Amino acid sequence: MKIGYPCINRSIGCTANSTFRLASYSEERIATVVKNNLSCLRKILDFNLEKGFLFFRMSSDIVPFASHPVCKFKWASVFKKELLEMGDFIKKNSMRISMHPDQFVLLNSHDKDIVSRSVDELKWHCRFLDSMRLDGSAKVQIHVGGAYGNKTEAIKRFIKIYKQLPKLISKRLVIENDDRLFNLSDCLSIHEETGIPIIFDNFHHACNGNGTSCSDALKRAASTWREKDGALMTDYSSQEPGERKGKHAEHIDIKDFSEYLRLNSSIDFDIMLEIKDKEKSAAKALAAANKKL
DNA sequence: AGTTGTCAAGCTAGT
DNA sequence: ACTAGCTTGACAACT
Repeated sequence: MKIGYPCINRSIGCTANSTFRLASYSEERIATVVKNNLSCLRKILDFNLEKGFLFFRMSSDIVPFASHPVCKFKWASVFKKELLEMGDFIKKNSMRISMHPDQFVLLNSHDKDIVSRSVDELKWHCRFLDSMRLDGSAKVQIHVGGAYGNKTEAIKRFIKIYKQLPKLISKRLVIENDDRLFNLSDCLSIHEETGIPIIFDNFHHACNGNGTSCSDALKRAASTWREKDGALMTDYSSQEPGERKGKHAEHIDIKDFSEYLRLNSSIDFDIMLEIKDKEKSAAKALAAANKKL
């Protein structure tokens, strides 16, 4: 089991997701920003190795505007050496990597331009992971998309587009159960048709799982991951006490987390902690997990 | 130096 | 009709 946190490290004093305004785009600007982002990413991975966090989500802002028409910057060739070195480090230390393109990626949109932009966005994410020579266990996660008033049709469109995706994307793409629209059973029906692995989010399942058990859901999600996909990836978060339903917690509740581990100890899975205080909660979670072993 | 409105992209649900 | 929220943070223009 590998444990980690997404995108941002609050301890080491640099960010790997620095960006800028589109209006101030220039080749010089993007070259500088990507260089700094990669250098910080490397520092974060060093930090993570030292602390034992072997799972990390790389920010989509690491190459700002990567899929925007304005961007002609050849990041993969300019930073080839750095990227390969990063990949070697990741592989040598058996780290797990994921990326999570944002809400604008909608493969099931009615609008073909939105679909086309979404595919472009997925492409660069996959190329980024390819540039580090990471295998198919490094994943790019998205949600199914919008419902557009008819979930059945929305699911059909997702399946249709998925089947047309290039191998570059399909070997990395996974779908996550969301908290309002497409729950685990929707994702499973897409999996049936496509073979796409399902990343399991316990909090979304609690919000939108028809009251079905978390452990059973986790097992079903795990069954969608093939050997080449690696272990089941999961997102873990919990409700911020006293706040709106669905709001992520600021700090991990280690008692709940330990219980979650105990209930699911029969499955091997990796955990991305979507908790606002990032590596602080990850350290507590890792300590709890190590105590179990 | 500190404050704050705004940032490429879209959808849903709640007001 | 409008906007918070989504992995949210941080850029950049303004005091």
